[in-house]
Amino acid sequence: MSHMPKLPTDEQIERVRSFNRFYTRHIGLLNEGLLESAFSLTEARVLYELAHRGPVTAADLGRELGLDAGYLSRLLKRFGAHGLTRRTPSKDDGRQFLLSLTDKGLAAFEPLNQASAAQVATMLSRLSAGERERLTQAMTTVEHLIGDGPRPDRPYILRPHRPGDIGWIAHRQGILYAQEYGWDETFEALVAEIAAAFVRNFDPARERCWIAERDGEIVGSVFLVRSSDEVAKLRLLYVEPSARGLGLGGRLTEECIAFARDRGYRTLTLWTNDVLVAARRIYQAKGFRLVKEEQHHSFGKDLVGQTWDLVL
Amino acid sequence: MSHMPKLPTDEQIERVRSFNRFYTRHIGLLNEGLLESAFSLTEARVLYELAHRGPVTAADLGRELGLDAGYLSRLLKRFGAHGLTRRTPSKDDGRQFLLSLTDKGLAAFEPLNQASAAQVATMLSRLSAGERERLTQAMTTVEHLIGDGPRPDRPYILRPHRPGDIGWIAHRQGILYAQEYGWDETFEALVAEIAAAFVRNFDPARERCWIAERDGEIVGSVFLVRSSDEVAKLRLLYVEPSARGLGLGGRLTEECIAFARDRGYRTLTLWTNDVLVAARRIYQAKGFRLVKEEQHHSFGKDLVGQTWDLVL
DNA sequence: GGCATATTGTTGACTGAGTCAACTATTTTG
DNA sequence: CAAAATAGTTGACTCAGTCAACAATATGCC
Repeated sequence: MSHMPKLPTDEQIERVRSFNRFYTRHIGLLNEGLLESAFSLTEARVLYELAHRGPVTAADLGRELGLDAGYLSRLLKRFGAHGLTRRTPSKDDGRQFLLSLTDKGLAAFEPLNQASAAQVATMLSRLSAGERERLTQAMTTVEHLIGDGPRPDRPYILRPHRPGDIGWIAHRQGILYAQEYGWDETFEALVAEIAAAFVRNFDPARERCWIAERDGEIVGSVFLVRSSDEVAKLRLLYVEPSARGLGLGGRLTEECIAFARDRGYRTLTLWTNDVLVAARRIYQAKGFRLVKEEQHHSFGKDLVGQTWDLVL
Repeated sequence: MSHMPKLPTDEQIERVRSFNRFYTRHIGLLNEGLLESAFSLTEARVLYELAHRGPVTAADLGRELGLDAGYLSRLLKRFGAHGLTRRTPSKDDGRQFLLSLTDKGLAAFEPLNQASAAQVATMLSRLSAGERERLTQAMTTVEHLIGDGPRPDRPYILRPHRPGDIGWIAHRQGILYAQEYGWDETFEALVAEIAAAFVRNFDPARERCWIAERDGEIVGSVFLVRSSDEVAKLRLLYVEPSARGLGLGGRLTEECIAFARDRGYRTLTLWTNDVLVAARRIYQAKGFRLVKEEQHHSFGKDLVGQTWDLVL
């Protein structure tokens, strides 16, 4: 199984281009909706940024919105002349001015903002609740994947499980391990069984699931299940590739340890495979000790299973 | 459980607007990439349409791309003067002209087309294979949900299962039945178990799964499993709301019946619940007979389970 | 058939949006 | 401290699109 990134297929490229054409057109339609307002699309974008990002310099604004400095300069002069914006010289840098909206500017922006929100609301109201959920989810995914990596200002949150989660987790782990390690679909089946058993026998007092979510997108999860009164088991730890490097795996493991301690378990145990190097590092760092290893043939591969224990 | 569509939440509206801002910026960046070419973005869009949609009238072109008729007229005149396009009077309508690219026009378009594809390929090559898959998938979802309904020229295809499918099916059914009927997460667990058992014990000679896919998006599925040498069982039939009304449910059922007959089963049986009216209609239409009903409490609801049989 | 109305495509006059290069004032870097 | 980079401004320009008016043709309706 190669880890080399393969070239994008022509079909994928065509799919993305088709989407670009589609959305170019869609944005064109959105702009028409704002036509009756006193502001152009670009002016509206500038007002939006000023309203939401507080004092910024003109250069930042231009970079953020991809605008020409000269064009922006004139636009801002116009805003200033109409009393919509205020500029205060920067203390740090004698060349810069900090821009912000005046009350009048805010008042001018508000109807625009409302109209834009109303327009989006109209579009959304044609969809069912579930479709809306999928739409925003899909948009988030596109934004994450196209945008330049996870921006620091979007932290993940941990929440308990709800309908749809366990299927999603099986789906993602099934695809992920098939891609990264060439495991076959029986691995996905195993994940589905474990997660289903968790839901079916769920004992809230002694068990828990943590779903890590970033911008509505699931980026990781872990399950803690009761094995006996004394022993708890950590299962199905996983972190999305897009969220790796944030310490999320460690965080999820810590949550499990803290919960297990709190509920009076004496041992926390887990089963993993030696090929999962990143996971092993996390367990070691949190104090787990390798207690057993055995060869097995699963998921279409010869693997070495490992049991790790932590005395609480 | 209400079926009334609820209003979109502020959070959803904000998510969509944020995506619109993001993609406006993204498209702006794409355009800059084409700056060195001899054509503007609009010209490139027109060329693209001409190259891919064959002969069209100017009015159609304008509608498709959202362009002003006057502007388009001049643009086309320019193309004609440079020998890029050909216009032949329409036979049906004396006012219209059919536009198409000349060889020279095609030759002029090709490098543009290549550059655009290369630009997208560069962006995609930064992603892993799985991320690319998710990206195109998410774009498809956005396009379906925002676009005006499923266009007739995008048929579904049926394919066998592969890694990621059974988790996805549990995920979607879990969410769908929670929304539509208020069933709790134990239903999703049941789906996951059934699908997992299918994968684990899969006998290709006597069992099969059909996944209906449209533009790379799963829109329905069904499983046929061996119950005994004589009896096959149809399980987990489901159709996405966005694909309802295409007769997909009926088609999937027919596939099961045909396969069961072919493999020498004598009876095809299935279990469902009386609240699932749409499914019942399909089973009745295909000749299934209700053979048993029983009350049960599952998925957090009081339900009436039904067993339907079809003699093959 | 005939008239009102709509549609296709064209043109002139115009504006809005953005580009480009040159410039000053300031800050950063080697 | 000199050279290079950055923030912001301005003049001259182009490109993209709008608007209104118009001729030619097509469609609906009595």
